Amino acid sequence: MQLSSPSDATTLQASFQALSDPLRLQIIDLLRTEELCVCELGDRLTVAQSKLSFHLKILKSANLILPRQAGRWIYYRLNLSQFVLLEQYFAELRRFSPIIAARPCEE
Amino acid sequence: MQLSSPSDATTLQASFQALSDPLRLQIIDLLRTEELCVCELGDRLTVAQSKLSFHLKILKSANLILPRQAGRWIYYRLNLSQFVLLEQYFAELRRFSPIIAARPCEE
DNA sequence: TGTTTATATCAAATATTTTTGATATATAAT
DNA sequence: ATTATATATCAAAAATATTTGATATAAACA
Repeated sequence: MQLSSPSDATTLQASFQALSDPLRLQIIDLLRTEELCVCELGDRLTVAQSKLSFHLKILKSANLILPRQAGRWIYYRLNLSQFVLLEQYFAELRRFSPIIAARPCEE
Repeated sequence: MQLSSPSDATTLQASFQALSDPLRLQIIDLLRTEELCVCELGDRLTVAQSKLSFHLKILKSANLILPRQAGRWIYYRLNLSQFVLLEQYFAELRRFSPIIAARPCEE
């Protein structure tokens, strides 16, 4: 794929890693249709506060969610542009897909 | 997203986890256009044999690659249908995206 | 049959990630 | 100013994942 910026291998890896945890996938799911504050996420997921904070940080570092502060609350929402990049990665993968038949390994 | 089979949360998580490693992303990249045997992958990636085997197993368990045995060689290729599922996950995510504005948390 | 070759598996060592509980920070309310 | 609340950070413990080297398996060949 000639991986190159901005969806270079490192960025992809970080995104996939961020998505590789059940709690984080749940968070993504909750943010699918609406922006939510940490407290609301905490209520819905019934998970320790520091734990939630840890996972939000990973999603944020991977550019998958964006914070917005309002008073003491911090609201998170999906960062759609990053999801578009990921979708494109798969679209590209398929574009180049197995057209060429396997060559036998030479003995 | 009402995650449900076959791209349920567990399946997604396993796929993303499989994609969350640099070597495994390299393997996917090499298999993008052609089926390759393990020995060829080993040559191109210059990585210990048992290590490669370990990573192939993870990709295989996640349904991202498919093996084909031919004599003593085992050829791997991408499992496009799984990549289609992943692409659809992102497509779906975007379909439902942030339409609804944040409600302030009640104090 | 015995040997070589391709790949997989296993167990131990190492590295990374996640969880937990405690503490810090910062905003807002009294 | 003091207190309460929302969230983040930190360090230690626990859990998982990865690497490494040795060994196993199974196909092909001599």
